[in-house]
Amino acid sequence: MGRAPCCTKVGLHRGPWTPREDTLLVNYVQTHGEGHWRSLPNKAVLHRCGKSCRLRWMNYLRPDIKRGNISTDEDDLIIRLHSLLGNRWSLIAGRLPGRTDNEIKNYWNTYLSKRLLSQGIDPNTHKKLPKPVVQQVSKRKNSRGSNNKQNPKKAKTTLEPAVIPKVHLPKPSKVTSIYFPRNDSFDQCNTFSTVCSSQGEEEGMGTQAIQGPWSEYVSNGENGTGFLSESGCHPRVPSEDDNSLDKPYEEYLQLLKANEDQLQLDAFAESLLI
DNA sequence: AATTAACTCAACCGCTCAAAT
DNA sequence: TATTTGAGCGGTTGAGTTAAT
Repeated sequence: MGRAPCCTKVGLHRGPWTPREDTLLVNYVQTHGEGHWRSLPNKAVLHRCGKSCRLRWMNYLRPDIKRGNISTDEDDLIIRLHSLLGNRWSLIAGRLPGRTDNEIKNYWNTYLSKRLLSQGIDPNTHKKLPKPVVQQVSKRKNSRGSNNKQNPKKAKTTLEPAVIPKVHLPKPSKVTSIYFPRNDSFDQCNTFSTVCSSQGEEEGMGTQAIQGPWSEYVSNGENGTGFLSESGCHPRVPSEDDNSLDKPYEEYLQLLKANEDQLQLDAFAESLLI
């Protein structure tokens, strides 16, 4: 005898989430907290698999997600952590406040691993490659901002020196704070920063425009009845979030100092696993 | 302006493991 | 104790977007 069967997959909606679905999910989590994903679709009247709901929340709707450029500090930290932990993206993400495992995974696969290769470093082992492996650089990157007019087919396989890192620009959005009802599932953070309709500018968050689904919530009326505003989009209180990278980066710097001591690195890696 | 190629990233898939029964 | 499920994770895919030709 086990648990009750998982949600039937019959009639479930798949593919991209609509603003309405997002609203339902956010409203539900605001009220009941995270967790209980299996029962969530029924309670929230969402025709989605609970697993899909969880993923949507964790990777996109969660209000403490930080969106914007991944800084060079974060770059270094990701590379460093990857060398210690391998492809354990959730652990790596755990050391980068506001970043999701999916985001870091994507960032690694599309950019960082290639950058390492271009620098003659094996992205899996983080060791120098026997001979400089030259990264296959796409014509797009090669020719961007240059007058490279080579045949693209050739350019694709042309051996190139190190790639100039490009700026990573995830979809911009506003991030501010909001208090969620605390429950068992919010042990790790009871204060959330969240996308908010109108307060960003007031709180000095005006450098990022409202874009993407959030703008629909707050500006269009479909169901975006301004739920976030109504439900308590509190003024953003300057907090450690503002320096959210400080702590992990500090640890990272300490690691650098102790770089020669592999035992310390191992111990640090193990501490992350606990 | 149209076509092609490259790139991004949200979402899905399948697996593992702990917890529930 | 065995069985089954829920939750979480990493790998992969593919639609949409952007840039080059």
